[in-house]
Amino acid sequence: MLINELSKKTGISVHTIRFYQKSGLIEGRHDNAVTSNNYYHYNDITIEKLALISDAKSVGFTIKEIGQIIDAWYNRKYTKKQKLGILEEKLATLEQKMKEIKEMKKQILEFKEDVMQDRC
Amino acid sequence: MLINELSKKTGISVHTIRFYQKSGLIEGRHDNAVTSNNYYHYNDITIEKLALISDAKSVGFTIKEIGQIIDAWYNRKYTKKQKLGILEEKLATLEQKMKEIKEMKKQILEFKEDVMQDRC
DNA sequence: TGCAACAGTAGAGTATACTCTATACTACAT
DNA sequence: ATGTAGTATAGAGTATACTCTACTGTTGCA
Repeated sequence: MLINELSKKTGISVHTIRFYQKSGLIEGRHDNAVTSNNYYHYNDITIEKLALISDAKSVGFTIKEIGQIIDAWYNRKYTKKQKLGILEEKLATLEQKMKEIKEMKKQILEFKEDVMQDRC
Repeated sequence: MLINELSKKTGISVHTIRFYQKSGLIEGRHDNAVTSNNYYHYNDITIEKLALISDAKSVGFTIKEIGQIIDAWYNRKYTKKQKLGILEEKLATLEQKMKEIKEMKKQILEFKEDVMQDRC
């Protein structure tokens, strides 16, 4: 599929998809059979990757970190051990984030209590 | 206390503290008894606020959102009902983030499983 | 064949959150 | 008195992650 279809299927703008491609998160392929244009073609893996990017972004991972996650799964540039290391590291980050969110929640609940009791 | 002491007590740079002040998150007070300078003085509440800012930042709240949280607790510019509304909204955001992190965790665990089983 | 819709690249612009520089004044120990 | 360290303000610079503009070329349908 071409970029417009990919955009429609993922809900991510053409501009942003091109930005992700330039950032190395996804890649398109030129069809060797076609010489009249240099259009990129994308497959379903790209859709999966874009979904992952959206999710990872919303939990606070940067483009760089998301690139690592993608490479640890879809790519051959790491050894098995390295891949597991990267994924473990990301899991630890998530655990940390989870802890922080729980603490923040507690804090806001306290604020709420204070407001309800007219203590501020 | 002056800004340098505040910086040392919170671990936040003088520059960043000034940036937060300019952004309306914290405020210092000029000592009316002193006319020879225009140094700002800070109290322990400011330390509390800076700790809150650090925590809120790390869970992904923006400066604007943090400003709302601080105003909903320390300020008089909202009614009780408005304050509770803001805090409820932030709690909902946190719940959402929590859910997303759990999903991301699940996803990465699956990736890990794939790597371990040599499925990629 | 004409033309609207789509594709590509390069590079400028925007928003957020700092971070640093320049400049000038103040405080305090020696 | 003087030098070093601290303080204030204004504004420039940086990094991240888009977002948009300009321009050029391609496709496909009437």
